[in-house]
Amino acid sequence: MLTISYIRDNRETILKGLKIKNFETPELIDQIIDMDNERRSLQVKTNELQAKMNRLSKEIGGLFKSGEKEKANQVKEQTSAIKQELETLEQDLQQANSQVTELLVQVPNIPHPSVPAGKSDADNKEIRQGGVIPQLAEGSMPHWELAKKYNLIDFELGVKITGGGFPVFRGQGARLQRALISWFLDQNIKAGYEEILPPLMVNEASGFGTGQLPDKEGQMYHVTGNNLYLIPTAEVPVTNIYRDVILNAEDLPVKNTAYTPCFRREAGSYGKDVRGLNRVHQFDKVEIVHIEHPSRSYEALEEMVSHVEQLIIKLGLPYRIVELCGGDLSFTSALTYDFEVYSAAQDKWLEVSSVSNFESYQANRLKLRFREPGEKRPLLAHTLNGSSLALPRIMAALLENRQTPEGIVIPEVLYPYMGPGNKMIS
RNA sequence: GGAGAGAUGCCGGAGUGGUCGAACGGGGCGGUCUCGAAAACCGUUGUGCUCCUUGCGGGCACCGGGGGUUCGAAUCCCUUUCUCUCCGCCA
Repeated sequence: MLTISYIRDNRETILKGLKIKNFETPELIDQIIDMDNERRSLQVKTNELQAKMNRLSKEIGGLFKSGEKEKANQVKEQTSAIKQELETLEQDLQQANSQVTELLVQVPNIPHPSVPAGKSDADNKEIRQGGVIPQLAEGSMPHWELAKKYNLIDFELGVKITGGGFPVFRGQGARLQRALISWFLDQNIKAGYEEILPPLMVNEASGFGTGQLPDKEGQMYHVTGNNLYLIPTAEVPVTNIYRDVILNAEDLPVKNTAYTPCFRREAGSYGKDVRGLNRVHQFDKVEIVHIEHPSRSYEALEEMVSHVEQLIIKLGLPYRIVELCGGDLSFTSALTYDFEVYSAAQDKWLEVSSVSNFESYQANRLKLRFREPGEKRPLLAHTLNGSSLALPRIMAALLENRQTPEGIVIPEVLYPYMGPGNKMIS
């Protein structure tokens, strides 16, 4: 969330930014500012009274010590009225505080100045394209048919043991999945990321820290018996490692990568797009997370973009990178680049990665800060993350684009992970 | 699952009702000494909110979380989470 002091000092900038994001409720901002003014005046009153109370208590203590019991009791009598007044004041203050936060979490992040205005993904700005769209031979199939033909993924079996959207990978399909995960991780480690294998369930505080709670509660699977949530992305547990942490400036940047399964309820998604691997409830993903100095976070974003781009290039997939317009930008992001790969048999661009700079929006929720030499107080760090990469659609595109009448041709970079003699699935 | 113990500052660890925001030790930072370093010595060392006369200024809050008792709580009571030990179960 945005800091209250930033809102107080930058009302106009914020309203302008929110407009780009199609978040047109200036009343909310003014409501926050009003509420905060009230909160502060309550705080002043409360603090003054508390100070008075502290003085009296000290006085009573001193009187008792020196044996002046009667005098002490006299002072004591004064306190009861103050105490009552304090009680209501403290309650009001507490309420004001939680009201301010309640409003504050409703305000999305402010887009970076470069973010184009727009309503939907149709208004996103294409940055560049790469790779070659393959010409498929006669009789080529979409990935769900290929998966069946070569016994790589069994969607019906997943329905039996769990439900729709929980595919079962098997044989060379499972092997290819594992190969991709290992290769992604190895590439990330080579690029300086520390590998993390985090818990797959998180508590409420973590869900709040990265912004899934309270707004997107319905997107996560909730384990009610223990009040835990299945992670929708590794971003949640990994970023929360740094919740309530004050780093030293020389610790920055922090670069973490993690492979995890991801669980998403995808409530409200029906229809054509859910076919095969296009949208599932459980999927594998390798994630990269940066914690950066504010002055460097946009360089880091570019760095992450070219890293992810290299992965896609090495897999030989046709791709494009788009900068999300204001309307398509997520609640917490200031700037996001989406990566899409072209899946030839479906004749469709599939999103496989989303790389975002959250600036200090998450960090403020997380209380993730760093000590800047010469600064009296710790400053909020910037957080960024991206997929490198989301497996299902990569798998879909690989199967579809690399199919031949003889079988599916494995990308060369995966040979070492596929075992000897496995240059093709047939 | 049963029984018990505990949670204090960057770390260790004291503190069982009144100058305790917190002893002591370690670490960090600054300094003295030194050609330099070590040692020794001296000083300093949390976070948040807030006010104004924006000052090496003041107030308030914070000793796992929440609530209570009291003029006054790190200290007493309740509750919750977590950690540790023993027993049971178990990959």
